[in-house]
Amino acid sequence: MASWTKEIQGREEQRQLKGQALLRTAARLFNETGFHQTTLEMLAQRLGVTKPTLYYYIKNKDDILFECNRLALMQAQEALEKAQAEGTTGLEKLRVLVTRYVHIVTEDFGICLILSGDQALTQENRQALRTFRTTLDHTVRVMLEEGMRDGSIAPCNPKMVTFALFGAFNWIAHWYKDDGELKPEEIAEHFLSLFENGLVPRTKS
Amino acid sequence: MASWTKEIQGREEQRQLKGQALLRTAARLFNETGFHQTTLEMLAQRLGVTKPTLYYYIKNKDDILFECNRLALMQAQEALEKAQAEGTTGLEKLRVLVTRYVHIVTEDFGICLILSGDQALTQENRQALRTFRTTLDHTVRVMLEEGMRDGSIAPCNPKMVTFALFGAFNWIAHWYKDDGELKPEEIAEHFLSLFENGLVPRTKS
DNA sequence: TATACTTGTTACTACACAGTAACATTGTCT
DNA sequence: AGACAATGTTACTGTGTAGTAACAAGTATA
Repeated sequence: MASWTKEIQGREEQRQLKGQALLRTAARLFNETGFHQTTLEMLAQRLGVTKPTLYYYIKNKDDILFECNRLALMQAQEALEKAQAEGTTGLEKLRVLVTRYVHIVTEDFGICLILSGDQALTQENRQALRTFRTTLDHTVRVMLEEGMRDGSIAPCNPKMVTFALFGAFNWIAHWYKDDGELKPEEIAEHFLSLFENGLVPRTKS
Repeated sequence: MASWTKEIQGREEQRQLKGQALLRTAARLFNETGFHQTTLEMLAQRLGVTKPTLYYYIKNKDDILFECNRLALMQAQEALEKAQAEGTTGLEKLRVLVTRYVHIVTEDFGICLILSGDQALTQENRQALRTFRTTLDHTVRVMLEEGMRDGSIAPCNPKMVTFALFGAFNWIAHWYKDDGELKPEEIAEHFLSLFENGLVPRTKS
């Protein structure tokens, strides 16, 4: 047995670790090469195994992409809950959410979620993930509305602003480089500053 | 000869019209179904022709995607030049650019450009389009810098803001529906208002 | 140490689909 | 009319790759 993962451990544990390694590697590969360009042979090779072995851990190729997307959306879900819990005003909640969200979209699964797009998913899988996406979207809108009520956010069209926010933040997955100068925290700060203050100079208050 | 396109005309003209119809239809199909999921058979069927006929107008499948992308980038190029010519301050140039850009990313080729991503393009084709993309990016940065100098734009990190802007605007391609309530002009206005003023309420000047 | 389960391999099948060859029809120009 | 080019069709080839069958070896447990 080639040792995919580092040390000796219980069987069930070993299996789980291998499953995770498979998904991580797959996500990386998808992000480098694209889902359709990535063959299971490539994935197997990078894991140091042969193709049929993969099927011991996964149902099929589509399932890999599905799992990667699901994992990313779970992380987003968590970020959402944390934001709801920690923030007081609408704007503060948004700040918390956004700061964590940047970490998600600069990480393997998050990048995969965004770059692959849902075109690649099967009908059922797409449907299965739809709930996550819509609640994510909906919650941000609610945060904005809350902010408008509590005065932390200026009057705006929440639907529109949500689109703009997700656009800007999701797009990070397209240009972010792990070895680049920009760290996720800095990106979050710059983006927040822009969205909070706007481009037009503010008169001293 | 099945009449792809409406009326009787000169041969060369007819040929060009068919070429355009092919690309348009292809772009629509790619946007609905995804590049890899779209077969040439599907494209041929929608055009009311058989598959081999397509090869009379195009080199291969990759070439179709390349042309769609190229056309969209050409439009962006034009928008850029118009903005440079019409705007006076940095902010005004940005306004002009952005307003036109929304039209591009809500139209078949523009949507195709963004949804397909460059993963699907061949190495050479991707390289061939890189110039367009980089000048687009670069020009926006220059506009921002100009705006900072002329005072129309508050101090900011141009690189970062460019990313945020392209993110928000490119993302429109993901959610825009031609038959929806929102018209491109309204989207442009809302987005501009957000990016200019920011989310935090401004004190009356 | 025998037995059964887990994990992996080699060798293969199935199939979708891009691209081509050879043939048919229509239109244009002298 | 006759010739030649443009446009299209039917029938086929080739290839890449997802997924499977059958077999092998390692590992835990009685």
